[in-house]
Amino acid sequence: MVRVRFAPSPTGFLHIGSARTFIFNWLYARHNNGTMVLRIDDTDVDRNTQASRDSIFDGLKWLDLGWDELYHQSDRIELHRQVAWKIFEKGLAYRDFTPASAESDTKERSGGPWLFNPAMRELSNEESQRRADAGEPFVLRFRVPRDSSHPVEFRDAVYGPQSKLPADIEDFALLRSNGIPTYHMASCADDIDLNISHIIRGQDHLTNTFKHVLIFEAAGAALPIFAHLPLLIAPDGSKLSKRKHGPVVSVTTYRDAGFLPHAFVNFLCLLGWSPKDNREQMARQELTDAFSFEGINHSNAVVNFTDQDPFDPKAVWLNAELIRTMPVEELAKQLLPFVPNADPGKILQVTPLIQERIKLLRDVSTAADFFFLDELPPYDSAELIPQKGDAPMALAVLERAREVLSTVEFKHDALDQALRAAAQDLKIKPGQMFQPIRVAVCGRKNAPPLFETLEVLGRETTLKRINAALALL
RNA sequence: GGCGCUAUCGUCUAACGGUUAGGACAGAGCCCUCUCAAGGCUUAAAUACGGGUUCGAUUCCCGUUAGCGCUACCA
Repeated sequence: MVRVRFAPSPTGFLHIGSARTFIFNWLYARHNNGTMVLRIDDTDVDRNTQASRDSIFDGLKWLDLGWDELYHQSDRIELHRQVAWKIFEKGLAYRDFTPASAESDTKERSGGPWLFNPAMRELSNEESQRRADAGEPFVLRFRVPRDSSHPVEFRDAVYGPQSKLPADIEDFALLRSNGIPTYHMASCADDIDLNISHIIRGQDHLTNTFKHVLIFEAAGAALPIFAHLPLLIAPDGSKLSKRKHGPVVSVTTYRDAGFLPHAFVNFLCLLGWSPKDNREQMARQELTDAFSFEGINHSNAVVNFTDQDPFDPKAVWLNAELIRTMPVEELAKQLLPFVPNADPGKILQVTPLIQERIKLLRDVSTAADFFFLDELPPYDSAELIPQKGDAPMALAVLERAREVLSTVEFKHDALDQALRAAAQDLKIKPGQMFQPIRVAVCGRKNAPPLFETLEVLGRETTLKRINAALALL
């Protein structure tokens, strides 16, 4: 039975790297008909915030993938303590009474890493108990074997066999002096208790895993499968951080810019994983079917953003493709929040005209603004002058257009015929006829096709705007 | 410093010893066209470096270099 977990700590907003870890866990669970556990790792009480909790849930809900079980680590501290003390009773952990303030001095490294404080590690049971009874604070440390040259080993499902000498692992803490379990302790105790079968997480935990293997073994638990994921990094090779890279690393930034959840999911899947058959645009089910650890590669992936553009071009392309291929009604619905105060019926009319012209949902506000405005914002009257034409030509075109458009039926074919005929009368090219009209009604040169646009705008608005344009000439 | 992981076009990636090193995005050009898009076609662009092993290395081994991670009573 496959049971995976995603275990964010609520100390910041939902990071896109975390989102990817969540997605890969989800895909693995669904691929194997397993269970997806969401566990909030909130043992660091000082750093947790409600805002962060909200950000994580908002982000995960937006991804629209869901989860099967939810736990809060802070509810389970007693369990973690029990496991820690069980390890202590086996003699595999000891009390370290070194005050936190004195530690930095002791740990001054001279060449190698700090491993342990011999005085504390070798403290007799009686002495240890006596000082604890006297109320002296201590941290509980794991007693990493020092008499053995056998490496700690595990097989990573992505990176293959891993091993590390005990001599390179320090006596890490299990319980802090305030009695709260450390991340390593809480995480392992929960993974054991929740019967997690596969731990899929960022590669930043790869070397931590040796400690976890030690804890699992000390607790007498079977090892889960570990699968580590390459990290997401910035174009300069540094790791993504809020301080350095700003909102580009937050899931909500993508949501607010008008990414479709699935486009975002699809994009993230392509960073560090490949179906190996050249597919890129993949539906949720295709991703689920194709997902495997074999497809995960070993090197970090760059999220290709710049100062000018916060979004990776491939993410934008994926989003644009999805927008283009989705049903008009569905797109219109998605567009709703990006056109405040607009009539939904109007949006539905406009949607087909902009469907293949927008890349992000928010683009609707610039691509279709003139449909929703009562009055056009000011534009340069020079724009009204057609290619290879002059002001008198623009004037003639608009005057003629006013005439034609006051009687013609406002339907695509009729408009097409009437306006082309008018161009012929004026002995100008169709394009020269259309451009002044387009600028007059849209307020700019680049816009959706003219006849469809006029049809949506209607006779009244069209004539009003042509008159306004005429006044400019 | 120690330990670990990694290294193919600008970016994401494919090629599990033999390919003209493939695809995608972004870029350039052309076509289509009422503008903008969309679409079609074409094009430029990579195996970090040095040693091995092998008839033959992108691929296996070693070294160098570079990047990243861990080295907390953070997660």
